[in-house]
Amino acid sequence: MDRRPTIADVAKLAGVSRSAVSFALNGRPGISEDTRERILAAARELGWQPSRPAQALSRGRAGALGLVLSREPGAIGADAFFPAFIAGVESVLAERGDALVLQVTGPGDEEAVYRRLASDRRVDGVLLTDLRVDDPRPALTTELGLPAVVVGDADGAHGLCAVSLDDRPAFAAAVHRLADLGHRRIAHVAGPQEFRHARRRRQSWEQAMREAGLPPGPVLPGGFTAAGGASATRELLGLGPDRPTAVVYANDLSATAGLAVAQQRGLAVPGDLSVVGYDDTPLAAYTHPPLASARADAQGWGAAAARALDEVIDRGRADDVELAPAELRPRASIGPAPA
Amino acid sequence: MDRRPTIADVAKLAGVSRSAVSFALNGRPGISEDTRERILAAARELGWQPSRPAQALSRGRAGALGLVLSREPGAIGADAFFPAFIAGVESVLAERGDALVLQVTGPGDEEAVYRRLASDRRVDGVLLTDLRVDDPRPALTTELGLPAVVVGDADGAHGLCAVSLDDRPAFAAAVHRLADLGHRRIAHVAGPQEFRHARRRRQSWEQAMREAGLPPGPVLPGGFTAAGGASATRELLGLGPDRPTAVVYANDLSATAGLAVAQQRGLAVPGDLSVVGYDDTPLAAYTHPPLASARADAQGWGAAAARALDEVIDRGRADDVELAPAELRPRASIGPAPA
DNA sequence: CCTCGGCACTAAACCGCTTCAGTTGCATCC
DNA sequence: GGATGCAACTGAAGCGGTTTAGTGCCGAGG
Repeated sequence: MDRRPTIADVAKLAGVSRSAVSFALNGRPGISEDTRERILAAARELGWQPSRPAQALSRGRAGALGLVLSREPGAIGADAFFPAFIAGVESVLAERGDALVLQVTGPGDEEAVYRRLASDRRVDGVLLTDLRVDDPRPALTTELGLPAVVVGDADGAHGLCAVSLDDRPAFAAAVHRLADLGHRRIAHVAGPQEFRHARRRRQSWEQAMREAGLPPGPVLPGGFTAAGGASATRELLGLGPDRPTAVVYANDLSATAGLAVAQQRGLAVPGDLSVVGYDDTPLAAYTHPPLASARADAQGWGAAAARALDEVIDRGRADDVELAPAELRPRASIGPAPA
Repeated sequence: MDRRPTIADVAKLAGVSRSAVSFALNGRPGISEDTRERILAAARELGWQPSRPAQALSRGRAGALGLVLSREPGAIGADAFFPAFIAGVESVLAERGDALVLQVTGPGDEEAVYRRLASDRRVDGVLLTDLRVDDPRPALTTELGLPAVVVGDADGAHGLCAVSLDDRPAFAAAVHRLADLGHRRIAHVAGPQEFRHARRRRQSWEQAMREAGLPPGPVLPGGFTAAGGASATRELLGLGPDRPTAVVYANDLSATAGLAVAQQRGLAVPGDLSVVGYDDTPLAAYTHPPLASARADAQGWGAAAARALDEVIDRGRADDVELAPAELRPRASIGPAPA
């Protein structure tokens, strides 16, 4: 008995037909309560679970969602967002025993990956993250008839359902707080501007600056990386007497690196320079000084995205979802502007 | 024409039987070069790809590997290892168009997840990571007939193929370097000792201490977390005049938090305290001071594990793999012992 | 008493691919 | 010139489920 049990074994053991087993398993009517229990008992006894490939084939439904990560292999570990996001997706899928299929790819063959995913029938839909400006993927998935949901705001979603989370309140809170503390020159170290979320964070910062009646300070590219954050900070600190007294970074990684650069230069944080990150990584509360940051519920985001995608798959469409906005976690890296 | 093309459509277009298409696709003999090309052209024209569920069903092979992450949802983002590891796994799978199926679960229902995975037929094998002491999973997968590979050393692998990476050289290098710099009291902030890799890192540190002729200093639990690293460090620094002059942490997260605690106390790093991490996270080179750490090739590890698991699936077994050991990246957080 | 409807269940087709056992046509060999 | 062999292909069964179209039985209604 090397072979795993099939539905036929269960049927034989329970003394019914294969279809009866299928009906019982899927809670269909037309099976008496007695029989249903006998069948389920038989299944339990044999340790039988329906074969997913077989189910997928006959139902025309893979029972899996796809997530394509297209990043440089090196940068892949830098992001605390994805693990939490994925955990959220899983929390929804796990209920139904569905799975998440992950594909990691370079930016180059992204399109091919989606095409394969679409004709492969391995997933029922995909989550689109890290949307870029002029991202071809929304149109592509539509063309391919592959259900998709955009993780991020509706701009550029091309009519797809978008599950978004507003980061403006967090940037507004940070900038206003800094303004209240007397800062007038507040810089931004931005993420790669080909990404919509990076661009949006930058815009959120700009808008907050305008609201606070401050001239938008210098914006430097930080690439979401530690190296980028460090070199942007070096440049900012080299600006002379008019250098910014506060920097709002696009993420914690570049912010933490910036923090270190400032300290390496002998500057006190927040005495000489205030610093704000974004993401509220596990480390943020434990840097020296603790890094003010913004907390977005990545896990909730994943769960919401998975639910939305489910709905798109089932009903063809779903309403956009707006999650609770990111919240500023003020910490000691923010202080009064230097005199 | 809403329906996606099937092998029958390709066969019709190419004017051959369905089996011919299958043969051509899978590079089997018995199809002339001409016909093969005609078939492939037809497939290309229709944009046809074989349905994975159908292939899986008839081949009895899912064409997917499973990875179960059982972590607290909160801790999930803290680890830079997994994203890189997963990228490595993918690099192997992508060649064949195979996929990685991810399951995230709490430690509680781990066993159920593996049981389901085994009878589900959704994956052909699983990668076992984060092995614990007395981990039930190796025995469980063996019992279930689910091919598996242990990511980590062979201890506790229960006869399964293990893909390991020696961290001893890195700890030895760190401790010896510290010893050479005059440090005599070197502490260790350990990871959760129920994990074999955490335990092993601790042992590596101990062994290195013995080799250096030093009495193993205090060992405190750091839980691989920032909070744990911070509180362990606070405790170490409270030990009075005999407090350690150097701390070797089990990972970068706790080390970075420890660094911050020391600085918060007004201690200079490395002037008053030397600090070493492990993992060489993207941030390590950009902290203040840059954090000495040990670099393990997580991506290569993932790739090797995937290849080993493939072999186990195909041939029933595979030889253990020993990867290039982790290497110390000495950085400015290490310095001469205080006078 | 006969028919009718509905419940509980079965038989068989079907999902899309792989694969094994043939079948055909053609060159080869004695 | 008939057996032999081989390359190139076809037909049909099978993978393990789901689903549709029945079938048999029983109680109710006229």
